[in-house]
Amino acid sequence: MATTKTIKPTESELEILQILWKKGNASVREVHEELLQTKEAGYTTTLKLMQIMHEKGLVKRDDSIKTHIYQASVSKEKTQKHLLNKMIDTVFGGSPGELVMQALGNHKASAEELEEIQKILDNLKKQ
Amino acid sequence: MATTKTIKPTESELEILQILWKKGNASVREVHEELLQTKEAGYTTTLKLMQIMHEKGLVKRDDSIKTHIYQASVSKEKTQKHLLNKMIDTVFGGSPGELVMQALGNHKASAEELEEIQKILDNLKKQ
DNA sequence: AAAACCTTACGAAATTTATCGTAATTTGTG
DNA sequence: CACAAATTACGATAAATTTCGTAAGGTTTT
Repeated sequence: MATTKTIKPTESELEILQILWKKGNASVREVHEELLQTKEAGYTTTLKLMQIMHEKGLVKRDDSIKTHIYQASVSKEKTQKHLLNKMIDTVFGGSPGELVMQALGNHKASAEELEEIQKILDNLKKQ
Repeated sequence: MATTKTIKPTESELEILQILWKKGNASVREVHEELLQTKEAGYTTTLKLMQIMHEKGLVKRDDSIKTHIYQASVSKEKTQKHLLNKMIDTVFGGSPGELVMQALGNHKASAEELEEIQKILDNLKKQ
């Protein structure tokens, strides 16, 4: 396979990515405000993190204007998939089923989600 | 709530925990041998890690004998649950259903596991 | 235009995690 | 008993992550 970059955002980077995934694009200020809802942080800390993420290629930015506008450059789905794989490996001994069972057992999913899951399950069973 | 200890093993610690969960109890040497199957590591590195895990309370040990025998002191289920919660939070924007769907969609589960999951699903739907 | 404000860049410190070398101690063998 | 082998303890280093202060420059307000 070609130069497959390893996507491995850190904890803090993931928090920022989630905000960008939700907002589409945002300034450092906007991301920072959002972060404050959840945690303590100084503005320059958020700024620095986003600059580093830019160096790493995790985000793109438009710096043609004074207030740079950022945007995630890794897809939500790919990142989720990648981290899920890792977790199945390091926490669930390689068994995806075990993970699903734990997740279903310990959390409430909405009725819609349950239906969604049922569909996927039906499909898998057919094969 | 009372002094709730935060279970947050690092990557390396998880590798060791998995081995201990499987073996029940083991010496540093045994854990190390097992680790070598997967990765490079010096013996003292493994030792040090396990000592730190002991300080943190992640493992118990019998050091009444020369070769100390270690044992996980955090349960597999609780740890999995805890890390799953964290992941749902930081990667799946709080939606367990999204996680389950990703997991089912991207991995093969055995027929038995699928049945297991179906049962859980049926139960959830009833409520 | 001066003052207040906002934003970026940059460097440095603090923390956490991982790695390993060395010394001391114990156990087992010849 | 003396030597070799195995094991623990401990400290030091390295690398990655997180945090923030300060400087520099642009923008807005008065």
